[in-house]
Amino acid sequence: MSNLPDKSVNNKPRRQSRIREAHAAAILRAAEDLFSRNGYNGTALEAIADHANMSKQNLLYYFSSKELLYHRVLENVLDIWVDKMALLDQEGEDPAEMLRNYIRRKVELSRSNPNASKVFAIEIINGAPHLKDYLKERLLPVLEADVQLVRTCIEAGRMDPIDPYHLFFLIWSSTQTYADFSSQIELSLGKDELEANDFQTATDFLTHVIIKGIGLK
Amino acid sequence: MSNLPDKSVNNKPRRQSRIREAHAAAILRAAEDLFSRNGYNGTALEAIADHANMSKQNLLYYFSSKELLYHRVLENVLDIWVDKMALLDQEGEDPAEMLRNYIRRKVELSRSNPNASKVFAIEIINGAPHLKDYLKERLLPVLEADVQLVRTCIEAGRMDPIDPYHLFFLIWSSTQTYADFSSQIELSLGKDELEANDFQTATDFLTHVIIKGIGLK
DNA sequence: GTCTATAAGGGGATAGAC
DNA sequence: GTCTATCCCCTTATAGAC
Repeated sequence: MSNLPDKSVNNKPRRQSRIREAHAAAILRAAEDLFSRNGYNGTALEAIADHANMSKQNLLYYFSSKELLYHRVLENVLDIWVDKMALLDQEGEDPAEMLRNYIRRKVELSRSNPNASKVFAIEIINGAPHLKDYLKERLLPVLEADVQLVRTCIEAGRMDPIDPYHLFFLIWSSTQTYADFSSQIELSLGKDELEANDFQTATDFLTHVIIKGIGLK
Repeated sequence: MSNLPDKSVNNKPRRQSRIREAHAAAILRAAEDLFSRNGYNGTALEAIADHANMSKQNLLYYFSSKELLYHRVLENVLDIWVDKMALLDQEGEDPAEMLRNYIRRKVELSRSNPNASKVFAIEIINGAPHLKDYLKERLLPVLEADVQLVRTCIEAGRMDPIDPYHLFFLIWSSTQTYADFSSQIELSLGKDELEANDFQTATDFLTHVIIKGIGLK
């Protein structure tokens, strides 16, 4: 195993796969960016290729079809998403602190990955045709666990007897809006672009209203 | 003026304009429906025409281009929207009651016009290229008035000193999610379709959390 | 891995008969 | 107002040379 690198003097296989990885990653980034701005049908492969500094034909060498490329983009997005969706990460911690962290992580995700959020949003709005099964497998288990945790808090009298599912719908929508609806928010605030400051205000506002609103003690 | 109807014995002009109105309305409904499911570029004129029971060529007789048709759909949507966005409708009323009504109206709109909400959402996510100017003219004045009203409440010590803009971002996103993200919500609740019951739960939950969360007295 | 060339189909829009 | 026919561009995808 240790002698394998020596076998190919010019390191061809390794260098090639490095090129492949780099180009594939560049294509995925470009695709996410353009799909988020113009949707699936509104984005031509040639535009993605241009954005990734290569020819359309070369792009098709890396991803054999547009559908496949879109699938890969969606999977990337959802993987990032679900990882941040578990409340339970830190067992034994204060419920209020858990929710605060959850909200903070979600707003942070809207700031760092707005394009991913938008691709995801458009897919959901259109009825999640490519994503429904994957959502069932990946999202539902995490959601059920989180809902159960909230129920435990309610039964212990630590928060108001609200509907746990709707609590998560509220958190998802109110945090993701800073990515998905940024153009409307920018317009409303009279800014060309949202700044770190705005995301901090959003986080503070949402944690205040939600924690207080559900009567979390 | 009163003798004009008698001039045309067979009422041709009147009947023709009735057909025109009916067909135009059918096209607009079909277009809203299909744009909400597949976006602008994902929707073929032929599909809209089929949905409205006419040929593509005939559709183009009523709306001379796809762009124009899309504009009309967007205008319809926004007009419905902005009308419901004014908090101030009932001057002198209790602020808590005003906000409750506002939230109730917005959830009701998500229930009655989900397709309109989705068309609007996709347009905003894509940066509102067709809608920015119209939003500035129609939305901003209403928002500014609403924000001012909230500020007055805060200065009177009737609610917590929260950021008024973010309060509206919260209400917009959390109510519209029941239209825009309905596929995800249905999946989460294990239902094929949201029922009146679910919208009532949503309204009750949101009014509880938001009114309590901003410390409205 | 990257290029040129091209097949194959979809979709917006127009022309003109009825 | 509605129909048939047609134009033409755009886009996905493949074939094959280098």
